[in-house]
Amino acid sequence: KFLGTTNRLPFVGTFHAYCLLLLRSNPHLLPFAAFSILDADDQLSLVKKIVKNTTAEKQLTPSQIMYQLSSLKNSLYDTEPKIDTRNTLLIQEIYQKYEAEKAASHLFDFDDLILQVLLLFEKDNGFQESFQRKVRHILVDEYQDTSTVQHTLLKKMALNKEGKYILDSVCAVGDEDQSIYSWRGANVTNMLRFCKDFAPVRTIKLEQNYRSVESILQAANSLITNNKLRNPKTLWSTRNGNNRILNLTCRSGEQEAETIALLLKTLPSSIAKKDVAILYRTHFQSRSIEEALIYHAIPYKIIGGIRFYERKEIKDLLAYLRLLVNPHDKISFLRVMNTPTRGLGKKIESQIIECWHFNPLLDFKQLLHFLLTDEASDVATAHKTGLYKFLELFEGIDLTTKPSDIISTLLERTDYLNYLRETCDGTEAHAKLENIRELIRAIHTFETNMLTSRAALELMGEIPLTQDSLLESFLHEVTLMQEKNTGEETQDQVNMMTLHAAKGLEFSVVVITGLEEGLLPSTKSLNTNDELEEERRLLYVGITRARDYLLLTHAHSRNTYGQFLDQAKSRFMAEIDQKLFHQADIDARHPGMVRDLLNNWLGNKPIPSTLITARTAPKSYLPTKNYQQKPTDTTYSRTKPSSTPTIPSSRPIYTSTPTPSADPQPIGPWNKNQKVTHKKFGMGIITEVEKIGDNEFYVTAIFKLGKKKILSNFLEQA
DNA sequence: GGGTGTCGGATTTTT
DNA sequence: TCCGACACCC
Repeated sequence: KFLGTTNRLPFVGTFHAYCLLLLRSNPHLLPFAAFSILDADDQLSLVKKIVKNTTAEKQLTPSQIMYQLSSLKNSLYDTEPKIDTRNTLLIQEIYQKYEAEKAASHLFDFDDLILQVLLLFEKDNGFQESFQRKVRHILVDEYQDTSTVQHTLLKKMALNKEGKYILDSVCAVGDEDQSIYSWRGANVTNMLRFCKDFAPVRTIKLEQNYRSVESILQAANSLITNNKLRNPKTLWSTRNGNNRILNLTCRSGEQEAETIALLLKTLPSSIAKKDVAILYRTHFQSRSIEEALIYHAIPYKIIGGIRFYERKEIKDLLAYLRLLVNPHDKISFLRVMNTPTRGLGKKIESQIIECWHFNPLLDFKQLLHFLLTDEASDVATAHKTGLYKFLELFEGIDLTTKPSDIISTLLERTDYLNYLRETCDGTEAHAKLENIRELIRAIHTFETNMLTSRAALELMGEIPLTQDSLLESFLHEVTLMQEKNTGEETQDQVNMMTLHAAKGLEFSVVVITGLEEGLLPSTKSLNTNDELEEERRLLYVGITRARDYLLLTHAHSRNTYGQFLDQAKSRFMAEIDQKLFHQADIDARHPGMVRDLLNNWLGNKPIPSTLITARTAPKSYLPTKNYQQKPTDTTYSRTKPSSTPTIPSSRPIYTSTPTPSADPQPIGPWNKNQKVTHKKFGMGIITEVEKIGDNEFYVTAIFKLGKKKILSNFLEQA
């Protein structure tokens, strides 16, 4: 309604993305017009460099320092700054150096994107007035996860110099029970401060939930009432449904993964795989699940994880591009100076760093020319050759060159692909080459789309068209890019992600894994009650993602750091109203029985008590060290819940006799269930072996891409 | 300067 | 268990 018939499209994006846009459209107001963005990886290496040979080196890890630097920065606008007296002086000192280094290299980190815009508003240059002339409505979603700096920024955007509210509307949507980002500076009290700072504010409580079935909401409600620091609120829904929550106790992480795969195979046809999410607390938990899904040839999609631009080979190439845009960028220069190797090692590196320290205003080309021509600086002849080689890479390339031409020229001149082939083994090099191809594709797509998106930018009206070169725009975009868009949306894939990444999404079926002490709640959260409550909220977020079915799993023991550790059931399981869910210990259950259990659950049929009550494990099913799960497809016929006649709950519905998993019969050097690797397909698991000659076999194995029948010559034992 | 071997930390969560 | 950092040697 606010938009009316206007053709001016609103900006939609994160605080960071919007601030970046504002910075890019006002380069004349910045300390340096061309800047690059420091990502987490660069930040870490910068901190490492600063901390080197100081007292801080042994006291704190670089990531601890990073965390403290960020908190320090984000607390600049706190009304009551929290002071960590232990390291304040030390951290302050590192902070100064860190900021100085960044400024010298013309770099902004993520926090700077917001802070720099805040500075624009604070400087009395008419920036605020012109902003408020153009932007009249602001809506912020997930307000509970905004930081103090972001809240302050919103005030600058919505209030005039006298602190008077001046826009047409400011709206914030938030749920304190879903605040899960306090560790990166989010401040729930912003919700209250919003009401105070923009008073009078009209508050609308939204307690009716249109997503989940009532019993799932009740489970979420019963859990979250255990948090003390909240305003009571009770979600309700008109959607009914019983027997929607199941809690399974598994023997191991492997059985947990296997059970999830079974669930996906048991899914009624009315539920698509893409409407199922597997959630976990930390990324490392995804590995065992992935293996099971690969084994059962179930397509999946991991959301989050290692981002595309964080890969080494991509970062290397981007660093070359960044040097072109921002020749002051020391981090990028040092990254690529000797990548691929050109005889420029530690010695010359320290010479360069020192020289740069005394000539901070020079960019990398000027600096190298200075070093090469200056009589006083004694540069070894071999180094001179290397430096000339390095400088030659950039000859004839500038910001007017098309990005796609730049990247192909650089790839050719650096011989980067051969460097990869020489330094990595086959499969690794292949994957990296694929990534580079993807990068090239991305640059091409970007180039062709740029005109369109620039036009869209213009339509937004309030942002003057940036004068950035194509390359500059691409690099800025790529750093904030959420993840690689594979473009394979057509495939019906299961979603896998961390609980954090699940916020704001919804699925018909949600599986939350690893409900164990130390995992959820995480060991690192057990120090304070605040942190524990955040873990509880995290589970609350996970539960409320589910529309129809919720499966909660945990394992008796889990492989951590290559060791099997006993795991206790999460305390949160005891906090959920026990009437709302079924609980079953499947430790000793054969996959067939688990399948039947899941089948009944999803089919909304009563689960036979024989399946629910825990019982002593028969000897043959007791966990053994080398336990290998057999594929169950061949042993059990699948029963679709919809087509199966109702079976009286008094007797077990499984008819086939469980076969204890025996060791597979060895067939030559290749055996069933054996792990193998293939140059192209990666890791796989053998399902069938066929002898065709004395030393030749046809091997059928399941890879990430699916089942393949391959001559054994192309395989290696993993 | 670059290759090889040893040791110790890693697993919160993300813009 | 696996990977990166660092030390040592050629």
